[in-house]
Amino acid sequence: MLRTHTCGELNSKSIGKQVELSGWVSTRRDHGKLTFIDLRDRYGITQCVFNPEKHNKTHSLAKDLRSEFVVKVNGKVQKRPSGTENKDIPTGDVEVEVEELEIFSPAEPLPFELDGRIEVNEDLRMKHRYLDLRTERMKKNIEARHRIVKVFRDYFDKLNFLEIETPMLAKSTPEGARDYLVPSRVHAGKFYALPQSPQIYKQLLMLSGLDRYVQIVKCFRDEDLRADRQPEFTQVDVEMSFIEQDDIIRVIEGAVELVMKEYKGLSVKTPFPRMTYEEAMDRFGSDKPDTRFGLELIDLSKELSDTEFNIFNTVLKSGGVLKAIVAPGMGGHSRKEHDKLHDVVKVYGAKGLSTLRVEKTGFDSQISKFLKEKHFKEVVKKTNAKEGDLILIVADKPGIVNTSLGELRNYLGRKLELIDKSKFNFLWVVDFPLFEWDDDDERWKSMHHPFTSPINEDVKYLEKEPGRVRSNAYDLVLNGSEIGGGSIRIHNREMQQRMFKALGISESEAQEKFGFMMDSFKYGAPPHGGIALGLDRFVALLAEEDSIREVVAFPKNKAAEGVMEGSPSEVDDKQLKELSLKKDLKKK
RNA sequence: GCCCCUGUAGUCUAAUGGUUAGGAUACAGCCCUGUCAAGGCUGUGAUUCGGGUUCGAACCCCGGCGGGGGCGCCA
Repeated sequence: MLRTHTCGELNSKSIGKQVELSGWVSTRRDHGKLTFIDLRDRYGITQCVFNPEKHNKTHSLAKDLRSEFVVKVNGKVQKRPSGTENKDIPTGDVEVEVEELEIFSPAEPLPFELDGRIEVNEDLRMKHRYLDLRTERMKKNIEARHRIVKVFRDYFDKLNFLEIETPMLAKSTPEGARDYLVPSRVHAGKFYALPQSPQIYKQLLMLSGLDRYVQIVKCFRDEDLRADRQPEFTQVDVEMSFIEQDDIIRVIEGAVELVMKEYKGLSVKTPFPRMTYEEAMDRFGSDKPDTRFGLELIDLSKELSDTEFNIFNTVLKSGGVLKAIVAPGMGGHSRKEHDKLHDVVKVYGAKGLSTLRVEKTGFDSQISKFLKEKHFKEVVKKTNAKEGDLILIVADKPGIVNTSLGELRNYLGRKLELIDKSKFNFLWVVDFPLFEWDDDDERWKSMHHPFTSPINEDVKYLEKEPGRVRSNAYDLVLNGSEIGGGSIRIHNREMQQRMFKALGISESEAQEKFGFMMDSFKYGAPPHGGIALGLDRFVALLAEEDSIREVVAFPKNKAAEGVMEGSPSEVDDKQLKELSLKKDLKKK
């Protein structure tokens, strides 16, 4: 061993010991005679002192030390002179008086500083991620991730779950996200797909009777990135047999409760509140509402059904709705700030935003000339708005109204500082619709995935009114972020066939793509269901980071590049030839 | 595919049409025996690229390149 102790473990009990420490030179304080270095490793920092009167040769060697040199020191642990202790670090009562110094590796000046005092450009951090990971912030995040994963693993192990690996080289599926493809060398012209999730495999494990499955697993989706979306990400993937929705929910609540306790030291109340999808959309305009603050959406379709404002009337006639949120005290804000609110809703497809300042006897608004006194009274009554508030109305198709106002609500929650950042509000959103209409393809698509079971009492609408069918699907939401989603699956061949039919997947295509799964149902299929938690998002939220890149050791940038190693990269023609591939870089 | 923000020494940041482009930190040199973001003194070092407007551009406009946030997309 090149050390007897780590840099985090010496304390007053170690005084007098001869020790050897290895690590990075975090800082150097040269007083001309006495020289101090803070030696750092994963475990902490220990002050080492070089005294020229006792060890002159070693002291002059220490003159050459610079930040981030990797060294080994050998010396005696001594008590620091009284009054010079450092209470900020656990090793602060002692120091090592260095007798021998070995430099393993010098270091050039770093491209950026590691002390965390200033926020460094992310691109530069990514180019030198190995340096970035030396910072306290990243070390904490990486450790957080490990600890959280370990809590999950231990928890599921105790409950008899088996962790089972499923293939990374899988089969491309037609529905859902774009697949990352891997060309087959042996089968020219054929491709594996990296799994978007182990969905089918874990269901087949249930068919096999393995009963309780968990896997901490990488998944891949070739779609554009966001602060909370990486092309490869990690799921805590769970599947269980002979269970109902409540059972999955209870198991996951237990796991989450434990993570919160072990990692954050917080007791969260279980069971978590539940809300139907319909209620969430209605009240919050979102299927992942942030319940840490109010500002709920209020339907004014009735109250404003007889104004002289043509836009409202046209919208209402064509099946649209009028909804509002009340921004407390924002009536007094500037025109510029009101314009900003327009910009927020525009992004989500709303054509306009009506802003009504509430005054004593009426509205001050660009549309007040279309409103009568009774409108003022009824709107104020319904919304509970006070003088000085700002009522914000979007009139449009229900989907656009909900999304744009829902996002405006989130914007205002932040802007008006209505969010208690110390809160961790978990919420189950249940009874998701089974399908959603796809305007481009002009057909119904699975909201969750095509193996999700419909709620029994809605099965009768499956063929005639697919939009009305609710499903046994549920999402776990934390502070307005979706951190998991799951469902009770179909375990019956006939129902699965009806589902594919409703999705417009032909029998032959279903057979070609999912035949092995359909066949499996012939041989005894248990009722089963599961869930997948987005580990990266969950860890990021708990670590209080805005981007999941901060909790991934080597993430991709916005353009899906690994900027450090330079991926993706060209490959040579020989590799392509072996794979029977040919480049065609013509843009369509 | 689209929208928005952004680019000043190694790093972070100031300068809103006229500055010797300022500061912090890092780096280099000198001084210093109790510091711990050590301190003091001195020094090196910058406007992403191309074009335009202007007497004059870091600053305004157009385009390229780089980075970020978002819409679409993400069952």
